[in-house]
Amino acid sequence: MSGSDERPSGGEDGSSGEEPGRHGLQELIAERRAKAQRLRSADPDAFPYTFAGAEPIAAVLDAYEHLDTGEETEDSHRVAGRIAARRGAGKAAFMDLVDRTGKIQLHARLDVLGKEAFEQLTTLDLGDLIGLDGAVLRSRHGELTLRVERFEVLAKALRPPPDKHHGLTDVETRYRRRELDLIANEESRRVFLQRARVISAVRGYLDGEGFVEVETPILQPLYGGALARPFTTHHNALDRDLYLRIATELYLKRLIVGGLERVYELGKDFRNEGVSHKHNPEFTMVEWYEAYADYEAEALRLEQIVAAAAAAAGYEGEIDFAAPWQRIGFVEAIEQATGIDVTAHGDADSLRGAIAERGLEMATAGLSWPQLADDLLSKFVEPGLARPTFVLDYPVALSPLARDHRSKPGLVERWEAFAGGMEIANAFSELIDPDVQRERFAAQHRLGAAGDEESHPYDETFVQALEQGMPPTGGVGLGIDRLVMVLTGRDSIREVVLFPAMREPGA
RNA sequence: GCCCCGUUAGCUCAUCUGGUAGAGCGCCGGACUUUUAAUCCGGUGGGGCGGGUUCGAGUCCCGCACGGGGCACCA
Repeated sequence: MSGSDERPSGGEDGSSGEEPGRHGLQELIAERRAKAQRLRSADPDAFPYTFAGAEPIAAVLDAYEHLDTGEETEDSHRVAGRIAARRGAGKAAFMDLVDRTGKIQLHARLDVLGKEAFEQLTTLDLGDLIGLDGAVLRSRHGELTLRVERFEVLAKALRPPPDKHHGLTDVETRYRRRELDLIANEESRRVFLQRARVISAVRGYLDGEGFVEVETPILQPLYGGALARPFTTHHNALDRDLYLRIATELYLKRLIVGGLERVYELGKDFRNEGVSHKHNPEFTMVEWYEAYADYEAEALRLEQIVAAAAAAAGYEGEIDFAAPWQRIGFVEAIEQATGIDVTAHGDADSLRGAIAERGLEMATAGLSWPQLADDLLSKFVEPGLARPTFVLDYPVALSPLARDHRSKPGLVERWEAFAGGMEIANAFSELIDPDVQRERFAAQHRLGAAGDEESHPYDETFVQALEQGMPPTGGVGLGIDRLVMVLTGRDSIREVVLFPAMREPGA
């Protein structure tokens, strides 16, 4: 990786004309660069390549929690991090040092360090990175502190950090320059640590249940597994268009046909659609498939996996994830929320009439019966589903990859899981009959020919795989970003994606 | 794509009806050997971009860019 000692890294701050020695920011940078040069002049070995043996600050804090106010030790500990604050000067100063685990106070004393080192340490800028050895004490004001015995400047911050007290609140800057957000806002650091723990917990659960983690193509000749518009790209040597996957479903099912029996893939999917507080064009999904299981078995798995993720994230919010979650039928959920029994209005015109009759705020023009029913669910049911809920048994027209319901004609064995007013997962008893699958694809193909850009393309390779014989299978797709949103209490996906998609910066 | 709101110093925020744009932090200089949003004195630095109205625009008008919220779209 790049050394952090030398140049400003050009960066993407929008400004191209960096006139040296001008005003404001440029002046600050020039001052800091001059300081870096002074450090280099004073010490040819300044800015070393390594700083070995540093302990996490949190470990030092924990180990000396018992120390009494005013008590001093001769125990030397080595830490490294970024200077976040400085108080006092004269012949002694205090500084705050931050690493990824926490913050510790440093005490710099002229009589300990000597004139040259003391001046060097106390004239460093906020944002500079240092490593040091220091003796542990608890100050008269009760704060655990390291009395600096020796230190090395590891890197110079040429640009000033955000406000030490108010942090960085401008959301645009927080998203575009996430490194500044992470430097300034501990809360933001915490969210991404929680995200990492959620992902570990999901993998841990599936690994523990005997699932095999696999990697299937991101560049796909034909996209499938969801109803969405893809990103298209082109491979030069093969001279063919390829699509970034919108889902992993079809490849994973081929692995079930291949006999792997329990597989999962956790990774990015890409959908070329609008961005919103719950949609980023690339997002993280885990899909798992399990032979000899149906959608009810997978509902139990989701309850367990989310419980594991919530525990790993240290979830302390108001949602109770304890099993069993609420379960309600698709038809019943709509009827409860709107008073409309969609099965009693079996065609689009009739359903449209019922919607108009109740004065529901919803666009209905040109929509088919299943589209109307789905819109009723997403507009009037989903926002109210704060507690974890399975909505079961969807119309077949919305679900070309799900198996017909064993007892409810016209419906398929499918559930969607909701929490915090948001869909987080989707599952089927998978359709395994190649002839039915072929018909479903043909129906989708007709929709596509009629102009529906999100219809499912016909995938003959997939159907032929089914013709080899696929066991009864349950499959689930769980949206990691949305799960993290729920577990961290964030209301925007941009708060849980490190570098969310944005427009080009303005002038 | 549509509607509403926002954009002032490196960061966080002020700025009555149009009349020379202020503060804190940071940074620079000075004082201070237990401070913690350290304190005290002095200094530094600014109206997103492009037009218009006006004697005069951060402020009023138009356009553009980016962001936020909502709608549309979207699992």
